[in-house]
Amino acid sequence: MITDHPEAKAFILHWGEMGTQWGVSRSVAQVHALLYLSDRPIDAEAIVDALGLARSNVSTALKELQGYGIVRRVHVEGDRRDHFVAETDLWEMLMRIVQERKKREIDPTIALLGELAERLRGDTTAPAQVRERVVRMHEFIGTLGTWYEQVRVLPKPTLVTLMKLGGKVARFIPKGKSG
Amino acid sequence: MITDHPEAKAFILHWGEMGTQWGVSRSVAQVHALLYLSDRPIDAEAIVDALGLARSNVSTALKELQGYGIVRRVHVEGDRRDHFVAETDLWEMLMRIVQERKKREIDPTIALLGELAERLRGDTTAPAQVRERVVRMHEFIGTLGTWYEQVRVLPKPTLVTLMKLGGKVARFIPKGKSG
DNA sequence: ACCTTATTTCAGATTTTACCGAAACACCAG
DNA sequence: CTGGTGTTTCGGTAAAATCTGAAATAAGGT
Repeated sequence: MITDHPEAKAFILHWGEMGTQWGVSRSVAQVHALLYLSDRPIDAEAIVDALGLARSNVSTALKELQGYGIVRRVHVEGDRRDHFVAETDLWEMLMRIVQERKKREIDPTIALLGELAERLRGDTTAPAQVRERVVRMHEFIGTLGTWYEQVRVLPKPTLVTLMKLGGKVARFIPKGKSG
Repeated sequence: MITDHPEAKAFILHWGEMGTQWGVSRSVAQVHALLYLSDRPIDAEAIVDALGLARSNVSTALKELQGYGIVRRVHVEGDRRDHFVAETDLWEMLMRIVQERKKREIDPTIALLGELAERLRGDTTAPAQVRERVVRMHEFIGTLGTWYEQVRVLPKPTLVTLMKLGGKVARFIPKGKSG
């Protein structure tokens, strides 16, 4: 069992703590870490044994991870039980997590800000800077969202190149261009 | 008072909820939202009145926000009380938040992964894929961190241009270049 | 159809976290 | 020293998130 190895165990525990700091429950993050470290599909019962969680909790965690699209169910020959594997391509994993969080939290926020900005246009009693700053926040988050939508569809090699370029990308931008 | 305006109030409440989903307490996020919407420095007592929070809670929230570097204390003429203002440049704000979270959570994670990877090099009993995946995760997060450190020091106009370019940046990257 | 095994659901228990309010302490200016 | 202001600490409490265990449901095999 993977959790017999102290390093693997440490990884899983740390990953769990990370999760709590980023809005994912400890269990979910731990299950993900375990699957990430495994080279073969694992069934729910084995996850229970490895992590010491309740069966129902594992079920919920798996559902959540599948919702993020970073874990999927696979069939294993000669076994009736469902087995699960994690996405091992870390770019893919990151993109999917960001994608889902954008959908769940950012998009509704943009919608709300848009609505507030609209209402403020007709509200003469509201302080000018309130209107202005709500609008600015709306535009800012919108820009980030649009940027992400464009970047995420780039071919992975391009993405890797861009990342490795780091700040040097700036060199290749023609001066004066902005759209 | 800013919170008299329904749109401002809605903004503050939503911002508070957003906070809870991203690992910041509701109070901290609300105080930040209030300061962001204000065009003048606000003292702690006024924040208490506006948001209905305990004085001690506001004090803690302000400290936290100053820790992120997105709120600072200012002196107001003829008033002995401390007043506070929020960063209104959203780029600056985002960069500082990311910077701080990197420092608090990512950097320690990289350190731990590095340590685990090192230990795994000498552990012949550990499954090969465990070693490999811990190493890959270490490298991946390290790459992201390095990328961020480089991007954050770019001049703001450059940053804005890059953002607006979106996926089009890819066009300007010479083929075959990678470092 | 029936028995077996797998999975999900959900009410309640547990744990964690956030928050309040009061008290203690620190600071400064008059 | 005194009064105003600010921070910190901390016990108590409330709220929220998390997890459990049992019961319900679904699926599989014979």
